Amino acid sequence: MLRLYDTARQAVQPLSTRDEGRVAIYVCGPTVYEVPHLGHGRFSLVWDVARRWLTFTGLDVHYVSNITDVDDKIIAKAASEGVGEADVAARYEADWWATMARLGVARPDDVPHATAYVAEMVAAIEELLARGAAYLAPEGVYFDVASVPDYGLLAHQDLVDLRAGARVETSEHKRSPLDFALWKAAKPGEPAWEAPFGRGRPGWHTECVVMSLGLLGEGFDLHCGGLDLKFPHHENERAQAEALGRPFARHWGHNGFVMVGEDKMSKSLGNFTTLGDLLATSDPRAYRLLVLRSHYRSPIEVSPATISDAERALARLDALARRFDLPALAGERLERRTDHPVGTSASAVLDAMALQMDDDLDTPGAVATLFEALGAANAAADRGEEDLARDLARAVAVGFGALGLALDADAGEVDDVARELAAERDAARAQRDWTRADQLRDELVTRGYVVEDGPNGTVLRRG
RNA sequence: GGCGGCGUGGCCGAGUGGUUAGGCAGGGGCCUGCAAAGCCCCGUACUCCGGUUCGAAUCCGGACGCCGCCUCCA
Repeated sequence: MLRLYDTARQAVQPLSTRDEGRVAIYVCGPTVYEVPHLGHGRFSLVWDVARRWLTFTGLDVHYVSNITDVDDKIIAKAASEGVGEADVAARYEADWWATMARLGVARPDDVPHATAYVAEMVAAIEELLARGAAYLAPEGVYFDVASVPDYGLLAHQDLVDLRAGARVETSEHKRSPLDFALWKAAKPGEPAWEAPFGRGRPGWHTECVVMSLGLLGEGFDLHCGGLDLKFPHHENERAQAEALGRPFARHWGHNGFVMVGEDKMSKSLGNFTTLGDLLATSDPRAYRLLVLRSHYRSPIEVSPATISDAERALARLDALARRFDLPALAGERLERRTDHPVGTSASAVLDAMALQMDDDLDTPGAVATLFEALGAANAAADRGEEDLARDLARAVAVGFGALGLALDADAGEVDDVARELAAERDAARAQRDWTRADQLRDELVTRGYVVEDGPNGTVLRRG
């Protein structure tokens, strides 16, 4: 069973689930007003890996991640472009899924959209008002944080300390600077819905409570997202559920930031790299491998150097895949261990990997284990122990498949001219005409091929 | 001010009170006509200062440096 660091308890804890054999996970998704950057890629990859791992170990995972399609930023973007909010949201949501697909992030089981849950949100806000946990103000409805005794549970701070550092712009109508908007009264030209407490639109923190409880039910297992959502977003979700008297997430997970030099990558600092820019110049698997090679709670730095480092490591994996003709696992399909019967050596590798993964998702350890198996597979093959080699190689493919990283045995398109040149080279080599053979090799390299000598002569692949 | 975290060999990046993380790069060797791929060997690192201990990079205390959260943010 997976043991995972829980933000609320500040300790690694067994992920005890509400229902035997099943795991219900909610991951806070993007607000679709811009193209995604590396930080979005990280949280998507981290929790995609968690989902895959739980599935691999035999659990039935219900994975939900939302799209926030109504928000100040979407409204501002639409206004600046002179288009509708729905157009902006639709465009960036399409970009989001296209990018996720390239990263190999599997589609969630459910993708709730905020605009489709407004009625449920209105009902929740009414209930909060009725329970005295919210109050009306000219600019909308606020949540009264003082109504929740343990407000600050995730931040590990009480109201006094939180207030001491508060930088939030305060409204004269707020009872506390920490009170947050559940409902924002309609302004001219902005999207708005009817509600008993006035026309307007929902606040961000209300969406996720309503949608997570709506799709996963009370007391669902794991709620996760980037570390910057811990406070106030997740705290505020929790507070609302608490005030509604509805059991919320049993477990909280937060991933670390992507760093740029010494700073967190963020929109406000303007130091972000978009995923599109990264994927235009690198193998999409390189970012996944980079993410896997550091612990999910640690900060990571993504640079041309670390990306190319990962690409070279991928080349070794792909070489193994070609040598043993290994299948490309992962992608949209989530692998289960039971679907991949292997021999005793591979089993031992996967068992070792499981111990590491179950220990708070120790992906760096798991990757190290799989690379050791890679070396052992090649060594066994070099010694002529084919069965052992094949079994170990299979462990590598299955192990990385469980992490969502597909090996690529494809040599790429080899055209007829290249095939001809390779045949000529083999003929020259047979005649020990090394000068001619090397000329032909140079020619193939110039044409963009990697040339290797296999047991049956020249082996080509696209470089 | 409060809270959370970090400081590891050329680079990235794990981990454990005493024994090889792993990857990339580099050096040597095997293989090869030469390469490539693959295999074998090699670095003996853990911010600093105290303390605990037979023994600490790993535990405790302190110092220094750095990051994040307490508006929006993955």
